[in-house]
Amino acid sequence: MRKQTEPGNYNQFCPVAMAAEIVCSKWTPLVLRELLAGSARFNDLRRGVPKMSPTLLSKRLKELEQAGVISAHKKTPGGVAEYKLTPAGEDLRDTIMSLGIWGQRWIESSLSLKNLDPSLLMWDMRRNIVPTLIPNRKCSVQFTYPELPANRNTWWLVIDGRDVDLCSVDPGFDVDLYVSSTLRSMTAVWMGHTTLKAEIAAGQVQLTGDKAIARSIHTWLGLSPFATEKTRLAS
Amino acid sequence: MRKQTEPGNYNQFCPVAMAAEIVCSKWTPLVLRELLAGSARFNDLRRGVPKMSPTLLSKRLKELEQAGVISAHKKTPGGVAEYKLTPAGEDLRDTIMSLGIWGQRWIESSLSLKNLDPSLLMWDMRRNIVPTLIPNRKCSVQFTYPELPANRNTWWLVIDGRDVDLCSVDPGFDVDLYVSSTLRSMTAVWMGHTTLKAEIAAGQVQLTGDKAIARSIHTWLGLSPFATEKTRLAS
DNA sequence: CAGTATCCGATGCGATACTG
DNA sequence: CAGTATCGCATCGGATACTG
Repeated sequence: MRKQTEPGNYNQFCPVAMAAEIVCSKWTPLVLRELLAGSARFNDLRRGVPKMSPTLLSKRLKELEQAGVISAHKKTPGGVAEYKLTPAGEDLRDTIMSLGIWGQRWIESSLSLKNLDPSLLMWDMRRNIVPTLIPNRKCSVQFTYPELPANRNTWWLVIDGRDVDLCSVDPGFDVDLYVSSTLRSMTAVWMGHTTLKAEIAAGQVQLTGDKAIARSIHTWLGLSPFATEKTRLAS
Repeated sequence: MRKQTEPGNYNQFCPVAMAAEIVCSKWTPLVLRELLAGSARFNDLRRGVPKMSPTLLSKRLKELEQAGVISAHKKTPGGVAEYKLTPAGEDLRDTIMSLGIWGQRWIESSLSLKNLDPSLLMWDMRRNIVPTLIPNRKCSVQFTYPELPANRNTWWLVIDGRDVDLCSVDPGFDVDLYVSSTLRSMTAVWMGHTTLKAEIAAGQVQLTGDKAIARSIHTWLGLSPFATEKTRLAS
């Protein structure tokens, strides 16, 4: 017997219902966020949604392709798929941004800061580094979160021209700038809940190494796309 | 033992993730749509999401209240609750609209029109009637969908001043205008995929009764909030 | 690296019935 | 009318291991 109501289907003609079936299934807004941010390959997407199982990510990508939101393009047969947003997918940018802006405005920062994740933070930060604003064309910045277990508390950003690489194991380059911080403070800075300057003054963030790179960090260390949106919560 | 990952929780600090937890659980976008459209009472909300079980609606309303999106207000103790959007909830209007606009732009109308529901259509239409544009201050309009089973194929809109009532059983008033249509055509008109004029010309919609009311129907019969948004699908 | 296959458990949700 | 209580199933999705 055929099922009457397919799961996840609202069976309403209203465009909100039709769109929600595609956009609002579990994890999908986050996958879309990652696609909109520019990730195109499977494991890049995974880094943006690390708690999602690969099985489910695979399923969601197929669904989004089926819905016409993305297209999976293989350069060579049997090669690696690149997931690109179609025009319809690109047109979801405002919708997803609207969701994030609302979250930034109305959700207590203390709630967000319960969900700390250094690798996710570093992955997000990597994407917004502005290499052209760093005094050196090539340089290496080491981030350390001393309170975390030793095997997961250090990351390196390796900048070379326009490229920014994130490493979780020491790539071996000379480090130009050392950043040491509590994870909570660095996350709060990234989200725009506080400023680097304030956290440095409070002793929550320390910079050591190249003075020029350190001095300009507030220019080249990009923040979250939502960082400029002010909270509307009564404080 | 406490569960590590609460269901529906992404545990990501990103505002998109935090917002999606609140806004994108199952049925929630539709409940919000109904609240934004002005429904405030439990059974009015149910009419907008008829396929949702009352248990789940009740649960969602509590969650939305907990999240600060709505407030449940009882005029008298033990009386009827009115669910009102808070400022945070009202601020979701653009987000939900954005979702609907995207759906209207990018989802095949043939897909939406697989999900016909006369009571939902009438409920939506009722809300957008513009009484002041009807020649008579008081009048009654009967809608019939002849292809449907006899016990569910007729509705009455009873207009009295600023009030518009929807009845699924004959309220007994003299009918000023009779509208007879296929359900598909009337839904397509409501959604803006075609026009009343075209459907009348094609014999899909018939109007009989008061000439003045019939002539002005395209003014007082409001359409879906998304009807003016043009499709972006290649046709 | 880029996914897929399989398994299984939790839980979300629907159906129904009930109460103030 | 406005919900709540209970039940049981389906399904969703997590974990793990595997393959080209």
